[in-house]
Amino acid sequence: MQPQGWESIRDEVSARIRARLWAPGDTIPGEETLAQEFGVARATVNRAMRELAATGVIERRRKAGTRVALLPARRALLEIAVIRLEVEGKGAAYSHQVLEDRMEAAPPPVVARLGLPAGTVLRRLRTLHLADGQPWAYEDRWLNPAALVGEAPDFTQVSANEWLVSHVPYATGDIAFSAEGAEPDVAVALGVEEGAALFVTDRATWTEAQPITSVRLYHAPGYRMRSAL
Amino acid sequence: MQPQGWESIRDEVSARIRARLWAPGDTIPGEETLAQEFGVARATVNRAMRELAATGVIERRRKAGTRVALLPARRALLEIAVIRLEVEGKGAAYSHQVLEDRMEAAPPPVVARLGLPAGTVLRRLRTLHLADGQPWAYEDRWLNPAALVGEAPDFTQVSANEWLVSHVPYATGDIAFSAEGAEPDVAVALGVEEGAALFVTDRATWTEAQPITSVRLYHAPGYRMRSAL
DNA sequence: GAGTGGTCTAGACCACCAA
DNA sequence: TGGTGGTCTAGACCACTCC
Repeated sequence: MQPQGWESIRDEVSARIRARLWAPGDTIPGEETLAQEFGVARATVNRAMRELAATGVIERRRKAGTRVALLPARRALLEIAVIRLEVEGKGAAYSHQVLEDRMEAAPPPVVARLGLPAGTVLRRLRTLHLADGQPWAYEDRWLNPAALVGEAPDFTQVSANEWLVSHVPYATGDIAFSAEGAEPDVAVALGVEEGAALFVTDRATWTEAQPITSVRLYHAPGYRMRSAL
Repeated sequence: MQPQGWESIRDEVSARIRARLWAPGDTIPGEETLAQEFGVARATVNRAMRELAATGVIERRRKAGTRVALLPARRALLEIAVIRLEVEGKGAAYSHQVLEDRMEAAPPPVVARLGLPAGTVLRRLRTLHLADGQPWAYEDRWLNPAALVGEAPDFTQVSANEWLVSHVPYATGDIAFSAEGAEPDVAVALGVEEGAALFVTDRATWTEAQPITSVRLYHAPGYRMRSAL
């Protein structure tokens, strides 16, 4: 079954590019021209081309027109789900243990990342996430108590991860991925050898007004993050 | 400066959700209603809502209407650039060395991933990518010669990575990220200790007709992949 | 069955920017 | 400064899916 409407135009343009009918660097016909060729309104062509531009296949500029990208920087969409759903999606039973929950002066990297004054005291939560009772990820979180607007949730019931997502909507954030050797405390918590290669996720989030949290997740060995390309 | 047009509507709806005027799980007003409230055409509201749905903030279904997502699975857009541009973007000079280039029977994991018969002979390329002369990434690539349509490029001049991107447009692919301890040959090439934690990228790409390549990239220690959230 | 979002149209105005 | 994409409108029909 062929797609219809704007998707068929997106696919046709994409096919012509793959077939090198329109080669990298070429300027391709304008929206008005394509609209006539395909017998649709210009808005329909625009919708299709906007999709292709979003995936990096073409580059568009007013007046200059639309060009086939020379070195298309492919864009992949990552789904960052709540850990419980991620585990349950694997068909495993989720549970978690709070290893530590206390106020503590945040170290320089954390306050720097969140844009807080040095020595700020934050709530530190260390949590172990489990899948079918096996360690899945070790979480080291610094939480700005001022962002919790008077609520004092019990994170032994609902993980901080999940509680924040559904109770403290945020405006902006950034995320970074890296590989690190397991430090002693992480190794103990995850039950791996010291120095074992772990996939690490670093995330920081803010509302308009203030920082919310900075969290580092050490995933158990074997963890893979996948995406379509 | 406030955004105008559909972006202002996207931001206003987003703000109402963050302010919990519309709480997670709530059904929010329909497009027609919002169009009247904001004094715009329904298509403009639709554009704004489509954007919010794409980032996972809201969920939309015909007839059921639009709801604020309960556990928003945040979506992050990853830019997968050609390695040369990634290195040059850091302000470093890029170079690469081809360590190996020969025909070889692909091992089971590779043929399985590409969907080829066991024992298929592919072109194997091992390449070291350098930034300012320092190892940046070690690449282990299996290339389907049938996908090269009679061309026999010299990968000592242009890296296989870059040549493929600009000469063999592909239709689909997938990508996965993980952390692995450096195996002996990788450790030697990158100049790190055996077992050092490395960030690994696995990618496989296909045209409609056939598989193109399967490639594994071992990034030098300290590599971070970042994205806005 | 009926209400909602998904899409298309024909036309228009505008912002941007290469020439 | 003119051509191109970016956006908006008012209206319409349709597809999906909850009731």
